[in-house]
Amino acid sequence: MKKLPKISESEWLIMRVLWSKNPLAANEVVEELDGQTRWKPKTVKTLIDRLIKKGAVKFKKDGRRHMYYPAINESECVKTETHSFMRRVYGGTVKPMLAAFIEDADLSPKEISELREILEQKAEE
Amino acid sequence: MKKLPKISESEWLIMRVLWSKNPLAANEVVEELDGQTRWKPKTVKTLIDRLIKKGAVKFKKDGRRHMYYPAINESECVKTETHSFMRRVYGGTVKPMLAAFIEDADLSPKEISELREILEQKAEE
DNA sequence: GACAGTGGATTACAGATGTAATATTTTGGA
DNA sequence: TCCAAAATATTACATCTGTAATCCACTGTC
Repeated sequence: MKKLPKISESEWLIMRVLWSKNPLAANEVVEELDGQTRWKPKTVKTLIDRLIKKGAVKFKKDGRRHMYYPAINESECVKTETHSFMRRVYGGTVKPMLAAFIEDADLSPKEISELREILEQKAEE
Repeated sequence: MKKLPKISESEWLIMRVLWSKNPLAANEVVEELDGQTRWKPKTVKTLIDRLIKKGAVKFKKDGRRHMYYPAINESECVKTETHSFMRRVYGGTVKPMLAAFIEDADLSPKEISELREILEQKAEE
C-alpha cells in the first residue's frame, strides 16, 4: 500500500472536486469550485501544482491543456484522515466521537432511521 | 460566543492534557505526555506559549512556577473541529460517512445501545 | 557570597500553507 | 505573420508549524 501524502485543508477541496469528476482542466476545476470559495484562478492553479508535487494528482496533456486527475484513492485518504482526526481530537475513543458527529450532523428523519437500522444490525451480530 | 482560536495538531495534545487535568506546571504537562510523544521539554514549553498567545491557555503564578489551565471550552472546540473536519473531508455529506464509520468502528454492545439512544432522541426532536 | 540547577523568555530555522502576482510560452485568429 | 488570449511556469511573501536551543533570572546549597 503506497504512502499517502498529507493533504492540507485547502487542497482537500481540490481533491474532492477531482474525485467527483475527472479529468479536468485547471479552469474547469475553478468552475467546479464556484460558490464554494473565493479563490482566484491562480490560487487554484497553485494548489493543483502542489498536489502534483505531492503525488496526489497527475495530468495528461490534451493539446495545450493539462487534464488533471487524482492519483490517490479517495476512500483511503478519507479513512486515513478520519483516523488521524479521531486520534487528535478524541484521542481514539470512538463512541464520544460518533455521538458528537450525530449531534452535529443535520440529519433528516429518514437518515436517522437508516442509521438506526444500521445500529440494529450491528447489535445483532 | 467567543471565537475559538485554531489549534494545531501538536497543540491538540497539550490541550487534551490540560482539559483532563489542570492547572499544571510545564514540567507536569511534560510528564503527562510521557509515552505519547518524544518531545523535548522545551518543545512542550513552546507549544504552551503559543497556546497562551492564541488565548487557548492561561496561567496563574504559584511562586516562581506558572500553573497552566485551559481558557477555552473542550466540547466547543471538539464540536468546531468536528464540524470543520466533516466539511473538509466529507463535504458535509454526513450520513454516508456515519454509516461507513459505524460499520467500521469496533463498537461494544454497550456503545451501540448508547448510540441508538442518541439517535432515538434525535428522532423525537 | 558564588554557583549549579530549574523555570521562564527569547531566538532559531526550515518546511508547509494560504493566497496570489508576474513571466513566459503557445496558438488560433486578424 | 504578429498579437491578444489562454495556459502553464516561476516567484512572492507573510504566517503557521514542528522542533528545539540559548539566554537570563531566581533560589537553595556549600
